[in-house]
Amino acid sequence: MTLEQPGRRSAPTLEAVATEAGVSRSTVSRVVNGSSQVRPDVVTAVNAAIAHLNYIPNRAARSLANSQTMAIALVVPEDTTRFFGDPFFAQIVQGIAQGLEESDYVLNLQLASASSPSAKTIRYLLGGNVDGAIVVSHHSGDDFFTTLDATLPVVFGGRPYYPELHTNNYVDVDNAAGAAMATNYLVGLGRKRIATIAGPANMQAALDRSEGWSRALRDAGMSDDLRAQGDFTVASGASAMRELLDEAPDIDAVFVASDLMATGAIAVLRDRGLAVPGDVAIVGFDDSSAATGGNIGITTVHQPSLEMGVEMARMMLSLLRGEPTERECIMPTRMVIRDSA
Amino acid sequence: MTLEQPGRRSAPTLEAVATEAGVSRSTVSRVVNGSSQVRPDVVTAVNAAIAHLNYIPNRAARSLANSQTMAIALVVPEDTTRFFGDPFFAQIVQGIAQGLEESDYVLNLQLASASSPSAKTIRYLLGGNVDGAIVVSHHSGDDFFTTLDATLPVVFGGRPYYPELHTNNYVDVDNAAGAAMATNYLVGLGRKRIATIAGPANMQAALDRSEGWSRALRDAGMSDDLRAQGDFTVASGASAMRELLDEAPDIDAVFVASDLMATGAIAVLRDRGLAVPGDVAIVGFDDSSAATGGNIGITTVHQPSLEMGVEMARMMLSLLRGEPTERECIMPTRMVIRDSA
DNA sequence: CTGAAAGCGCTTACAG
DNA sequence: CTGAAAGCGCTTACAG
Repeated sequence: MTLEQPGRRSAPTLEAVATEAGVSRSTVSRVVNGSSQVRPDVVTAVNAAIAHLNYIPNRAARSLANSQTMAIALVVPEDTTRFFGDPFFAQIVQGIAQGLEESDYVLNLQLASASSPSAKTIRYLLGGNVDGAIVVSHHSGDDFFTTLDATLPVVFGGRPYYPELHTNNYVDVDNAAGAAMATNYLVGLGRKRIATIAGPANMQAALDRSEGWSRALRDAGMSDDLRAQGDFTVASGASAMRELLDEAPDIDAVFVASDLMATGAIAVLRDRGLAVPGDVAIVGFDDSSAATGGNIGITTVHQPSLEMGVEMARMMLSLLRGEPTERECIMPTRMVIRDSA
Repeated sequence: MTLEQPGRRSAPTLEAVATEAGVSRSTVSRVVNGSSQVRPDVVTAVNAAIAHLNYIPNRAARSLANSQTMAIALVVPEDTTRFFGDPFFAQIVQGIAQGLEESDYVLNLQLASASSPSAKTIRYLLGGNVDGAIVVSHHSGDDFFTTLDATLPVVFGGRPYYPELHTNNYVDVDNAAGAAMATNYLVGLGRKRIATIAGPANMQAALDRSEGWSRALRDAGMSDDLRAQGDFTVASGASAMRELLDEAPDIDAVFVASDLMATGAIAVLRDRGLAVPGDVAIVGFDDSSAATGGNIGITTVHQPSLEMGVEMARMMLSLLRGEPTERECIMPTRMVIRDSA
């Protein structure tokens, strides 16, 4: 039974462990950090003391001594509602957390109300408070990340917009190829008037998907004139669908750049009495839970979102270890055929 | 022009500021921490030096010296997909971030894959790595939070389940009253067979809403036998609606315990050719973006989710300052009438 | 393989 | 109102 101070008991320190194990603090430190230079029986003794005292290293002291924070920023330069509203991001974030689970790193959430990080976030990131930053959902028109990238290891979810980045670490899928695959599928179904509902023009993935759709159509000798734009929300998918229908009532297929927008589009179609896929076939993108949550399963382009998150974490971890890493990780997509096309 | 070391320039320290301002480190520290015990002209000089050198205090050193981490954990003991999928939580989190914006605290994200925190999270929280924890979406069946609550200031989003908590800080709405209000509204509309789609039985808010529905019905001399259960997801709302319809085809109204579930229920209704609100009136709960995203605006019980998040942050901040705070903050709900009832 | 000692960048009594 | 000095709990050359 150990004597305790009255009131708040203070956590055991390295010193306490050293005393208990009968070694120096240096040695305990080595054991804690997994050095191979310690005699096995000493390791055992130290570990026993650690377990006995329930010792947990003090992060602040550690950080101060070796100037590593063991924290990674999760930067979300995006309207929170949109970010949280999209199941695709849910998967990405879950993957990141999962990929970091085995490490000692923790995630610092840096939310923005708009598409640019707040002053507080900037100060925080540049102030040496994290060892790296993972940026999800970035947009053009914000050059802060070029600065950040010169200061810290940064990993982007999705190919970043900025050509002037020093490094350029990201994980993504081949969005253009995925979109082309979806469009070709529609062409193969015999559809003649294939529209697209694109994502916002300040996001690279949206641009690439639009480009893939367009290319596939031209390759098939078809016109790529039917294009409406959304912003990856359900509501924007709905209004884009309305636009499209008003403009060209003979539409018989739509490649929609995200499943979430596809659910909005499908609702409008049903509302107007058009059958899916009978009258209008729909192919989405993501294969998120939005594709299976509704009344009709959405045929879509699958991206391995959870794995992408895991990969982002892994990439960050190897940057942090100073290991040589390929900067770009392009993961595979595939068609998932359900009911909507 | 300052001389710089070759290679990575190291951040300026207190020492550097002190030298530049011609005072001691103690004085600079006092200025940085806003002490009123410093002569105004000295304050000015120090601030000038700080600005000039672009000094940012080192968090680790600060933490080590005063054993405050300036970090707050955001604990999400919930399946990530469900958490991220619900716009209600988006608002809560945004509110929390907003409430913390002006403070020096940062948010550490602690995600769980299940409804209990991971070993890493537990170790982290108990290891003195944060000054407090904000727990959103907690469930019964996990007694970790009773332990945590004895160690750290904890604020819950929603009244917690555990009677054995030492403190009991939370912000919530009166869920039972809100549900009763919704049900009464339906009664007032002349509806005769009013069902409910409840939330999961391990969440207090779900229980309270179910109770409110039940009470209102009994008060009106009506039967409260039509009850199906979901888990706050769209899909579960849909299948609960199907159950209800199969069980009692004469249903003419449903109080659904969340807007997200209501969208699922409405989709099923339309699918079966039933008009909303003509055949079946629907009232949801939350007034999240799910209530307005679909084809039909959902009549719902509004809870001030953003403000609730802000309030959670504020409560945490005053706990951290050691200020006397009321433990419970019950915010108002109100009916928002749209199209579905 | 191990320990003594310096140092990381702050804060905070304490003395003046 | 201000400064010298000790201390927060680690890590890491350095010497042995």
